[in-house]
Amino acid sequence: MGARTDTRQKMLCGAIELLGERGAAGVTVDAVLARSGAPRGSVYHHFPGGRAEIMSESLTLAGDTISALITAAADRGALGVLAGIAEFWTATLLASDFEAGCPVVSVAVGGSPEDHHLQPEVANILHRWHDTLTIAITAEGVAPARAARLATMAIAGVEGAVILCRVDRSTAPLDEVVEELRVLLATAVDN
Amino acid sequence: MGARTDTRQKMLCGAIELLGERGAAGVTVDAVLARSGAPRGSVYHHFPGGRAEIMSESLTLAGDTISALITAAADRGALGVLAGIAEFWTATLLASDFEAGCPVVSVAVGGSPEDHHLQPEVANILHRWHDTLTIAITAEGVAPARAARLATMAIAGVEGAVILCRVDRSTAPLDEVVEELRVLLATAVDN
DNA sequence: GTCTATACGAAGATAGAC
DNA sequence: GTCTATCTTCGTATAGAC
Repeated sequence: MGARTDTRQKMLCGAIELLGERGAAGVTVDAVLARSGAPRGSVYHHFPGGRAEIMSESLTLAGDTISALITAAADRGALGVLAGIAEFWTATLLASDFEAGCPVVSVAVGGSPEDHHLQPEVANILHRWHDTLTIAITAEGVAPARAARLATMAIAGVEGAVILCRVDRSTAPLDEVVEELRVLLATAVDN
Repeated sequence: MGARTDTRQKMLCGAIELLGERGAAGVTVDAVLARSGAPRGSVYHHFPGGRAEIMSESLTLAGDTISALITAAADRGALGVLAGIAEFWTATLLASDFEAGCPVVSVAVGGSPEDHHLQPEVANILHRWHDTLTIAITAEGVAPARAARLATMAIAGVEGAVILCRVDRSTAPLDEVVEELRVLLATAVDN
């Protein structure tokens, strides 16, 4: 599997940006081209499956990117993962002037009929995040069942907070949620 | 200010359902008609502003409905509100076979250009929920600043959990999040 | 690999008959 | 109040030139 062309990568990155900013419905072929600056003729050359293939590959790439982030931060323990995710979203929200949201959530929420085939991959991605987080929390000495619940709480809280941040055009909701998650995690570790 | 016609109400309810199930982009005029069984000719009769007016009114109605739910449950204290919200979403998710999500979140996430004018109303709705929750938590003896943070955590957690429930086709994520929110609230009240 | 041109369908909106 | 065209725009996809 040789290196993929630059154009292809640019298109996928553009698609991920659009996914976060405008939701699944906002990822039109034209928008991807405009965003990435890729030439028209490249679409069906690089993605024979058309829009469906662009959606599927960009979703996978987005999921892998954040999975890598979580896994890398796991070295610093459960609190490290939390800090890592918070840093990532704070930077992403600020850099986009609060236009960007989570691309995976966008697909999960915008359940249009033509993007329905992406649901299994969304579930896959979220389960991977959950598993990694659960392991990190368990390593702190929390019982597995409780750790799994805390992992669910953390993912739901952070994803919900990112939505609130966009609406408020402020990183405050994320800061507050992370702070409360830290408190919750601390009490769980002490037991 | 007389009573509004049945057709108008049916269309708005259909629009709210579509908003939760397919996101903002899924609320097309045709889909609203099909869902509500309303006649074609009714669209611009009841909603001179066309789709934009349907979106705006259905969003407001959805926000008010959930606001009323929260306010009503506030009599039972902060835990009562949490229980009330949990019951509502559990019932909604099950009744829709996990197709329905939060209509307000759908608008917040699916930021298409043509629905951009709805952002202020989304912020309004979420702030109303937040204020009501903050008051309920403060009434339990929690300091105002902490109560506001807990309210943010609760809204973010529940909205995030609803997304996870849809993806997993299970109410388990919501149950887990509500359980952890209860724990968090309990420790906050004790201090 | 990239371009233009075009076919096809879906969606919003309007006009005019009933 | 409701219906049937019809117009326009947009989005996906394909064909064929360069």
